[in-house]
Amino acid sequence: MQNVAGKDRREQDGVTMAGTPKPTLAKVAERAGVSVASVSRVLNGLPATPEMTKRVTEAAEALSYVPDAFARSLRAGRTFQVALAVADIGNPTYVAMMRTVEAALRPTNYRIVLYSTGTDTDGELAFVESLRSGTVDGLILQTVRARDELLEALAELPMPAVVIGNLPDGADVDCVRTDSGLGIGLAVRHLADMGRRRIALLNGPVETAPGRIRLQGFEEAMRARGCTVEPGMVMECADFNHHDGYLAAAALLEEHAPDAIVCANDLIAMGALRALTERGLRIPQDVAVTGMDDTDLAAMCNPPLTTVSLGAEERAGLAVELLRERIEDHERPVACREVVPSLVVRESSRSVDQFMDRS
Amino acid sequence: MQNVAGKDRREQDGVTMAGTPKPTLAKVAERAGVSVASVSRVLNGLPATPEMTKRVTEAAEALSYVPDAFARSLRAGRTFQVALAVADIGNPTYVAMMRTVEAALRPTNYRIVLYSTGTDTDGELAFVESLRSGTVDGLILQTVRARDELLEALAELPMPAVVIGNLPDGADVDCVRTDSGLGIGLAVRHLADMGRRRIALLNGPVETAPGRIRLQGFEEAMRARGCTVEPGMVMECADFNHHDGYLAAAALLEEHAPDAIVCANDLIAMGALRALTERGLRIPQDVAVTGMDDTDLAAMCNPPLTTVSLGAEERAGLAVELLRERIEDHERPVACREVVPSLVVRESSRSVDQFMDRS
DNA sequence: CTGTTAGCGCCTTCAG
DNA sequence: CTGAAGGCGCTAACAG
Repeated sequence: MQNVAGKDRREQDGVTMAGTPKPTLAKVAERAGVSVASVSRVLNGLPATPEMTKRVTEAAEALSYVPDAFARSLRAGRTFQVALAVADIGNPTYVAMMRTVEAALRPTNYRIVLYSTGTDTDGELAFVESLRSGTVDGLILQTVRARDELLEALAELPMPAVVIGNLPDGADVDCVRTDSGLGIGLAVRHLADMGRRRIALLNGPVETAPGRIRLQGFEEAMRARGCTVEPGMVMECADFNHHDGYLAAAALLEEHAPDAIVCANDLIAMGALRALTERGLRIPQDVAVTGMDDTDLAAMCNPPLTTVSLGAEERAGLAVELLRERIEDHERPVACREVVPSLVVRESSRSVDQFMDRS
Repeated sequence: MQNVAGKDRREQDGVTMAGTPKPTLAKVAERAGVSVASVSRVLNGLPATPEMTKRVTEAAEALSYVPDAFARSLRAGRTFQVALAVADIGNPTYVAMMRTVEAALRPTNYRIVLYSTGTDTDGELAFVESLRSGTVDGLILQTVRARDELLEALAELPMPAVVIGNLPDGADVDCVRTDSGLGIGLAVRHLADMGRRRIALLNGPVETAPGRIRLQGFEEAMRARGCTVEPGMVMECADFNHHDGYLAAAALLEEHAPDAIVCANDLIAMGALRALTERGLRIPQDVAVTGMDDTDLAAMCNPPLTTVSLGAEERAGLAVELLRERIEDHERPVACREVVPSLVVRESSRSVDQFMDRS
């Protein structure tokens, strides 16, 4: 595990691909005929004679010197790197977060070290522990299931961390959360308002935290609206993706005739749209569909998908903010931010009346 | 630009968030009552007495010591980091590449430093130059337009680079390319084979390399099939995205009645699907549609989208391979790999006959 | 087999 | 205002 050392260090190290030797502070000093300390000072903008400044600048320019980031980090105790870890680097929701983090960090010249922890919880743990080697100044971790072990590992880290996800109460870690159960409720209420009664749920696996929370949110909202949750109208997809959503929708339609389908995320919803269309069912006239996450895809669907935004970008932005605050001040008390879900209505759930109005 | 030094280095540096001082080699040596060199050796698996091994291991364990990655890098001259730069971190094609690179690099315990260069070519250049500070051992750069300036900057780098994209002939850089013009030809031929004659093109901006190449490929393929390219049947979207694709398709359908639409990428195609459906046109019975890139989205479309795969994953995989080869051997001659486009047929372009067969 | 020592490249006290 | 020297944490020579 740690025998990764540079045993086979190559002779060519320290030369550009073109063969020029990589300039160092000492080289610049030699060329300028001054001490390394002076070069360092000039290059860092500390006071110096115009003459000195000139000579150093010219020498540095001539050698096209650039300070070595690693040496500087070793010395400064800061790496100017931030780790960003998501479960799945290909999931649109996490892509949106990555994008936001990247944009927020760009002007700060912090680099982003990217990790994909995978769906197994061991991946997360291994990743967090690997950070003990001190490659980053801070960490943003999107997690679907925060075990105690993970929280302990985070506490052991020498650098601050912010978790995007739901933590057990009293966890001693900065976090940004949202309540997707509430979000599902928004969708249910909207559909009920539109006159839909036979509302089905296409959920993800209930052994995941999001799956559990969304199911609960669905049942509560249905109860609150006086709708009954018929057995068989709640299907569990093998995973939160398009294909499994398609399969679950197909199975659902085999046995039942819902007039609305609430999906646990946009990918599942896209599968549902497809399954419905294949059966000649019109959306939303025959069946309304809602997704969740408000990914880019939702607006691109055919028809465009009503969905519940969980503020992925906003959460990512808040995470960056919390992290920066804490990097500045390690002593700041633990903070948690919550983003409230909101409904984004598009074609896939407009009422028939509204639909008529448009034509 | 370089006054990023650790002026405000904090006192808390070197302690975990829990307050424990961060263990160092010297600490372990002290606790074990041996020299730092011995600790280093034991931890790196070099020969040692069982007794020595035991004492060191125990001490390291007790302090839960982890070597500092930066110090090790400084010493070894290797960073165990690879930079991955794409134009747009949110574009599904680049997401697929990122995912592949991540998967390929994970077992090597190389870390990925992620950059989004943006669409402006200056972003790319600035990014490449920033790497001169030596933060990575190698670089994979997806580029849409490789200027000479960029190639020069790459040549100046002290570490190897692999470009994903089309380079001018004779460029002295490893690269992985594909010919999207050929890919468009595949789509045109397929549609013509299906009996479509009035084939339109929804292109991206022609001032981009992909836009230019795809237009050219379209015209050539049409000519080869004896189809005429009617003026007005080639539309240029403002950008390679869904919304602009929708607008362009709408404009196209206002004036013309194509029986097939070739789109410059999957996002544009999704916009086209939507515009067609809104007008009550059936896909593929009335109008066939093809996309390009074979992104995840293509299979999730409604209906599923016929598209041309440019082997994004394969290209990314090859790029990793080339980079690793060159990190092993800086002297290896410049290599280029080419991935040939292939057609992926789905519902959006099946012939009416085929369609009948299914029902 | 183990300990001592000399740097990797940089910044920052301390004298001059 | 400038130069010399020490050390960040680690590894690879060299001695013992």
